[in-house]
Amino acid sequence: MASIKDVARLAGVSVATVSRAIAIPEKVSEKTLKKVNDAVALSGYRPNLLARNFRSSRSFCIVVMVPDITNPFFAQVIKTIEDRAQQRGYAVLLGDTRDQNSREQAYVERVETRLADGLIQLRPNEIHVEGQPLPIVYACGCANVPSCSVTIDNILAAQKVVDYLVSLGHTRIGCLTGLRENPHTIERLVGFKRALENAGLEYDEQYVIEGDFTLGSGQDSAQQIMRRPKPPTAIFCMSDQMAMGAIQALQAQGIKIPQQMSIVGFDNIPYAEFWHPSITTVSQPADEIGKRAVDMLVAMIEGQELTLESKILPTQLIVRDSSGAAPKDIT
Amino acid sequence: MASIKDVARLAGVSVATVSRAIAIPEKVSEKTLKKVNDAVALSGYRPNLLARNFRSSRSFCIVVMVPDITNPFFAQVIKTIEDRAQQRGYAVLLGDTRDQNSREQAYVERVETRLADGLIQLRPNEIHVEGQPLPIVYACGCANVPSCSVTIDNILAAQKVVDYLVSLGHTRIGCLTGLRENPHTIERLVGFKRALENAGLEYDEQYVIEGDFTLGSGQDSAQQIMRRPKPPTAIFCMSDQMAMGAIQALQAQGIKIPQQMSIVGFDNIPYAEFWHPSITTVSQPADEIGKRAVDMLVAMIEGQELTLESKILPTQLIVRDSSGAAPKDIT
DNA sequence: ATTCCATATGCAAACGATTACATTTAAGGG
DNA sequence: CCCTTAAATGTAATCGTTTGCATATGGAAT
Repeated sequence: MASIKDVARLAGVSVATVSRAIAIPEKVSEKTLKKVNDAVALSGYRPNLLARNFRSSRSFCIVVMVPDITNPFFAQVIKTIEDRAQQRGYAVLLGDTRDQNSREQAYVERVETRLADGLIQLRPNEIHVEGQPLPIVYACGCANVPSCSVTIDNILAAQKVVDYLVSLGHTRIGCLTGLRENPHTIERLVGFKRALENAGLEYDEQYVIEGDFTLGSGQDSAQQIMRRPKPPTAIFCMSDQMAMGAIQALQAQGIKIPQQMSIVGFDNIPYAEFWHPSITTVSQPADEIGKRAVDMLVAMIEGQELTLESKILPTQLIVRDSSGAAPKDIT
Repeated sequence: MASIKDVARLAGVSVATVSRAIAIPEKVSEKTLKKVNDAVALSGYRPNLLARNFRSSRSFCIVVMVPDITNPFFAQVIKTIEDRAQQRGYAVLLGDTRDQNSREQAYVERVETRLADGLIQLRPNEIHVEGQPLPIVYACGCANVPSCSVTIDNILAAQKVVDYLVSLGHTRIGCLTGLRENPHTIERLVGFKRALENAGLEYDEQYVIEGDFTLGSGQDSAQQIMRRPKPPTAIFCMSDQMAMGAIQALQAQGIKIPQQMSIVGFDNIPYAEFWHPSITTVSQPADEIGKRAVDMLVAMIEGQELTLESKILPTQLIVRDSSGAAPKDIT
């Protein structure tokens, strides 16, 4: 492996000159530049960026922690993050933490030990760091994190979509949630309750089923909710994947959607539009979230000071074919 | 930022002792160990792994290049890779290259410049490296790459699924491909042709439409193929996403699937099972591919020699509801 | 030809860890 | 209590860059 020393020897100049010839060629005479370039070509020299990063104490690498990369919503956010980070000169270290704190810890340590310059947390949970505070941006998180964040108003978004169900005449509305302690679950449940309250409807725990945002849990929970003495006429699913699962499971039981049951999702993943029927949902601005998260993080890393900027982006209700008026024959 | 020197000073020992107290505590007296541990705790010392990696010339980082992380198949492979790499002590740098050589180049350079120890290529294309050969494993690629690889037999897999369509009585079979020059497209097209040949059917270019593996291109291509004077009665789609798009577009035109048209996909992504109708497809062993790719790469990195092992994993035809007997009323 | 200044180059320290080798300390046996 | 030996610790080199400072070079002005 040729190092800068080899190039220097080959070119008959000092290592400092080689370093400059590469970094600031205009500061080096034409003659030397040529000698150096020839030596580089001859030796197949590639700078050891491990050494450069070590010297500059910067890794030009950011960690992105995500609970599940196979969730299309997160995949989209990460795609945007990768693109933006690349533009800004950073590489992306992928941390699929599977909602496990121990896995998160390992990635946080990469920042503490300088292997990464900062971190974007896509999981809504707060990160516990002892010692020096780190450059962290919470994206797709919740409203009250004590750090830089870019997110949506989960309460409002949930309320909006449930308001919509109410406006269609539904009075028994079910809810498929994520894990009970998940901040998204908690906030969206607040919005759910608020919408019911505004409509003068009673909140009934039997219509709230805990899932984990996956398609499979949507199927299970939908089946479970149908076993209630008086099943709901509409279901608010806290992710599109759960909505997809719910639709699939209910259709398998011969239930017509939206005639007998309205289903709404959350996220607006690409498949929601093409599912059968297409899924009414709340759209999250994945690209905008990703882009802003990177910009915020880079600003913190390069500005040397941790800011507390917190940006809340708008969501949009997208009405499609999985929701409709409440059936008349049921009280 | 406390360094090992600060700890040494605080503990009243040399830096070497601190280093040893941390790396090989049993080689250090109990008394010193305590002093060092106290000093570490007091100073909030975290080792600078940039320095360690620099010294050892290892980054414990591997690059994974993928054409599109939002493709559920690739997302699954990457999830497995991340998990396995983590177990083996490596972090994963995500390179979403969007099928662009220039983006790939940037990631290959990270390996050349020691910022990563090796690379897993998920895009089927070959990587051009000048100079020193690098530790590279081709996964999800094609049969004839000149390096370590773990893949499936695309020709055989395509042939198998088209054989199956033939066995259902279909005689006019369409094909939605990826980009024409994509190696997957090329190999699967060979399998497609071979199946037709075996069945004594003629290969007709008008039934082969170029797409790009995405859902959207599946919609477009399906509509296009229906404008042919004599549309096919079955379509082989080279990805499940295209199959999903094709099904959606054809249903929108009122075409019944599988009664009037059989659709088969490729990959067996999670959604294929729950689409409406569920999609007949060829399953690729995503987890096995990911795991083996990491193991091969780590073996190369740590074994210091580039091997040429090439593993071909079996695929499986999965028959679901999107395919059926050829309609009788059409010749 | 001499002086002056800008430009180009070289020297050597620094970054923070690891580790071969040298040295000190402690323990055990006579 | 001394000698031997093993264990513990310290010293200093090393990894490949970058960069402040010193020095050398060359061209223009006098």
